[in-house]
Amino acid sequence: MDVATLCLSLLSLKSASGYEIRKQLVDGPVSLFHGANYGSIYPALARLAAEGLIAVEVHAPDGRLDKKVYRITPEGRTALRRSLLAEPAHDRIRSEFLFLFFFAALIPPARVGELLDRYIARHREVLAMLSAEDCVPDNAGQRFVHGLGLAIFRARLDYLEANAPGLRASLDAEAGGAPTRGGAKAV
Amino acid sequence: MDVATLCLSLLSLKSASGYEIRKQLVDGPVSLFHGANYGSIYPALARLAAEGLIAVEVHAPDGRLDKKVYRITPEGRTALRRSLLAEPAHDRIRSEFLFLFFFAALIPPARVGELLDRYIARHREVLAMLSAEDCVPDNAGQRFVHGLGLAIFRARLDYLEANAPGLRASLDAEAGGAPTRGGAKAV
DNA sequence: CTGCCCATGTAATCCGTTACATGATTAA
DNA sequence: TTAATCATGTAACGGATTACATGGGCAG
Repeated sequence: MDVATLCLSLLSLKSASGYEIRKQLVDGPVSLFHGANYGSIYPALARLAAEGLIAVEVHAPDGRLDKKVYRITPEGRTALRRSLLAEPAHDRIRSEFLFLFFFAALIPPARVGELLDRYIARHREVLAMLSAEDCVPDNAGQRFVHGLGLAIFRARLDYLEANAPGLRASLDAEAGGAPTRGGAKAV
Repeated sequence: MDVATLCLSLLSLKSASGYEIRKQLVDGPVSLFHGANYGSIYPALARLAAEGLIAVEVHAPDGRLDKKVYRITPEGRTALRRSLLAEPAHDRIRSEFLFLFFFAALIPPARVGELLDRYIARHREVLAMLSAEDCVPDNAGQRFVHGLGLAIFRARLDYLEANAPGLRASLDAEAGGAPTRGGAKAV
């Protein structure tokens, strides 16, 4: 899914500036399954505008800095529908945290404990973001994805809270000299 | 997490060839949270060997083709431990499926139905892979991550099975002319 | 005898992140 | 007056995917 399609999709919901699109992609619910930075967004918007798929309107209301608000055009909407027919790739997850936990035996137990704390805190943050008022979906598709996001992070957090103590104990025991056969239980 | 560290980590568990490392990164449990292709693996292995972090042994047993089996060296193990102390980045999920479901209103309902079927089937596949015998973890860290993977995919599949019919119904109803306010319920 | 799996590598290309460059407004 | 937020863009660098090139063994 290229950044241009991503921008077009977001603009199909609501007109916005490059800055606002980027914010949605970092803080908003869409950030759960996609992301992009200025470096890709601005060129993508420029290209879309050149192709006539979006229209620009420059706002500079109260002496404020220039603000280019982009709006999707009918042609843009058509192009978007066509883009969304492409075959989706498999989900791709990159988790350096899980990677480190997988190789926890090679890391000082105290450090693993710190990572666990941060990972759990992060999950709580995402859950809070997803529960915020400005995040309520307004159609069936959005509701479906929002609910799935909530379910996933809830399940992850539950597992982490239930099993982190066991992992800590195993690691400490091994470091202490007495290797144990316990720790995190699968499911 | 660069590919070199990834290879080094895998080799710390078991000696392997580039081909086998790639297979683990595509089919194995590690594929859940990281991946890499030949184009990055072979150069990474060459670099690691040049630095003395891994050693090569060429096997050509029964007239078979050359097979370079890499083994981690003590220096490699030291370097690995140091690498694993780096600050992990946040998890990154790229899901074109969720993206499409989010914008399901712009896609023909029959197509969305097809995507839902494929997405659910994919989740069953991953769950089967994770439950396979050759996937049993052998220490606390691996057990922890394996259990988490299982829990996550279980939760996702449960949600999908519970809410996909609702999404289909909403989409069909809207296409049929009578817009509804129901569909997938958040959690 | 066809197609698939094993097996290693290189090269081109694309894409995205990161850092840089600039600057106004507002709240502490 | 300092930091944060709003705001737009460019350039360089790195990394990853993809395709290409090659070739033997094995099963159907």
